[in-house]
Amino acid sequence: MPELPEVETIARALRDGGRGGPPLTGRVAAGVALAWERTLADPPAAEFALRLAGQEVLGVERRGKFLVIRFTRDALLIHLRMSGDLRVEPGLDADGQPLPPGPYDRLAVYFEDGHRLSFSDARKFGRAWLVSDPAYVLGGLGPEPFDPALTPDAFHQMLRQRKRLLKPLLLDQTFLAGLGNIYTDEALHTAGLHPTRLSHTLSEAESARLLDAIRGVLQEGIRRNGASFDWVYRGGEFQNNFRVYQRTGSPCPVCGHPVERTVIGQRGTHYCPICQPREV
DNA sequence: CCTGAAACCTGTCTGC
DNA sequence: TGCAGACAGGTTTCAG
Repeated sequence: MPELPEVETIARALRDGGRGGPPLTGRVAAGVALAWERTLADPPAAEFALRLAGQEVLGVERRGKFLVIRFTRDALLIHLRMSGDLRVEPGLDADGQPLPPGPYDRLAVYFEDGHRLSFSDARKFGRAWLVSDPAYVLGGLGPEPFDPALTPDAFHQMLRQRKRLLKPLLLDQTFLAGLGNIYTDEALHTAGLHPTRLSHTLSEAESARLLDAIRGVLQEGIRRNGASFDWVYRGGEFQNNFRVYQRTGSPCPVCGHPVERTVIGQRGTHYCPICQPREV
């Protein structure tokens, strides 16, 4: 489910309340339930529970596609990967016993006030870390797309320093943090660039157009609370805005030519052959 | 340094 | 109806 706009939507909901749940801020951790061992990347379960107990949630942020839940001493980092989602909900019944977990719940943090944070993840790809220094996990990430320091010129330099296909490069989180398959396809179409264009061949104007397109689609995604379809993520509206993603055979919104689908870097890729010519 | 394939997982949808 | 195969919003690891 989660690319930058979906993760941002979830981060805001955890911080301020929303998506059917109350805010997490101010709650004090009491216990942990782990239903799928590998969901916890670090530290081991026993240490995780021991360290977290007694710590208060100070705030929730997003970095790339990571959720950063800041506690008193440590940070709980969560990556939702393909099918992860988070809920804040009542965790105890009238007798103070834990309520049964949902069918795909892999990890839950119980709080002193009886609420719990449930991490559901059908495909079990999601991961959680408890670290004193978030840089331990986030250190390798590329810049945030909305970082003011990421000027058109800086972005052009970044592109020129690599010789890679645009599509896989934009998906590379060490290059730029936050884009996934949907927003990459949407941004490339908006910028009128073919997904197999080589990064170092972009002109200054094309680089600027691409950065602009990336920010535009992400901003619109956030405004619409992300994109939802399938059975995984709900609440978003951006799927009604897709220009090319999952619109194979449908007319391009710009020129009307049927949208095509191919595979690039093992990822389904949607584009308009007219608006996104292979040659410059 | 770059690309592609495989692996990690389960659920849904399509076509025979 | 059953079943095989394709496909899915992500990342890591390894071979060439």
